[in-house]
Amino acid sequence: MGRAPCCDKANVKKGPWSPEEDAKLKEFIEKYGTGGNWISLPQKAGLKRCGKSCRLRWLNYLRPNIKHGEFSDEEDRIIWSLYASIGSRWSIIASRLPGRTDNDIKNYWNTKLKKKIMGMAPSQRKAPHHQPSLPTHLPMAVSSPSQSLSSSSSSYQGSRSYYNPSESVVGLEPISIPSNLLSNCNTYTTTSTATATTSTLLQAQDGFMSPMHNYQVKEGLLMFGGEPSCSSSDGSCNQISYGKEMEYEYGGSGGGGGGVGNGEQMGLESFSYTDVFDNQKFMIGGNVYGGCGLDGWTPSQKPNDQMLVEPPLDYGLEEIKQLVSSNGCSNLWFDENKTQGRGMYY
DNA sequence: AATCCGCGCAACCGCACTAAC
DNA sequence: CGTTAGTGCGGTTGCGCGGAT
Repeated sequence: MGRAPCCDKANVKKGPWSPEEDAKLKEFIEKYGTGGNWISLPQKAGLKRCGKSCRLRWLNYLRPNIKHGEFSDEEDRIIWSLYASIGSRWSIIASRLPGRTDNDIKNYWNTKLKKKIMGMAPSQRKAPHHQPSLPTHLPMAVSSPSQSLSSSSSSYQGSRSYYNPSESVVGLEPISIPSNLLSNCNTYTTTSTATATTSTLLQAQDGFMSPMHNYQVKEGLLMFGGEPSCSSSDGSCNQISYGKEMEYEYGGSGGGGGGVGNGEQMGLESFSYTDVFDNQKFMIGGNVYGGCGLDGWTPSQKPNDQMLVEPPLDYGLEEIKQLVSSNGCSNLWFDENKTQGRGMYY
């Protein structure tokens, strides 16, 4: 059974928005808000538009603090590094770029940045100065609380992607993300084996802070820094407007606890973290030390809901070019066929 | 000056997900 | 617990504009 249309297609206007429509929508929302119901909003606002269209227009164009125009080099780096890390999860990428929408980033990537990267000659690269930084014994699981992996475990296994340092490209310029864009602090110390592991990981970065590892180990506590931002083509404002949350979980139990606030601290034994991503749950380690990854999950951990990946912390241009030029492979570290749907990447 | 062509961007489409009933 | 309406997201489309011919 197909889904019912969200609106009466015959009676709604399509195409570019007029200044009058923009003004109407803006005025209405500023006055009354969305009321949590986009479907009925156009009628209330006196617009002959689909609610979806209104939402899109508002979130991508009319809402305050939208940044348009040229992307900076720093933004470029963030985009391509995140793309290599998580693929075309534009909303997640956008969440790291304040004022940018995922539609903007998607367009920018497709029309400019991709070509820019592909056009970069290897000679432009700097000398290597890093080693693969994610320890082999620290698998990272990325899971979705709601992903529906209908496929069998073998399919799931097939989707696993382990980061193999021996195969990583050494000699390519790492893509550094300015930590001030990604994190609120950059200090850490270690007090435990677990933290030492993470710390090693971080120290190996030599100043690099992965977008996917936007946290610090501080006084035995793992800290995450997140930068509030809004995003999404349909414009989900990841943490501000919609209160969507992300959980990071640590430890094999997979349980975690309730989320904590952005930038708060938590013990390493078991924690979860609430951050800026939409319902993103990142789990560090099914078996942190054993490195057995998936095999470390117990049935209660919903293995079908877990996907183990080992996102690299930085990427060379060649890696990204490879990524860009390969067909159907959205990134280096995830299910190349996206067979599991979006949830696979969450 | 007219036409063609490529590019950039806004908007749409359809599917997945979620919460409410 | 199943159904359904609403929302979120990523991929795709198509229009407008500017440069080339």
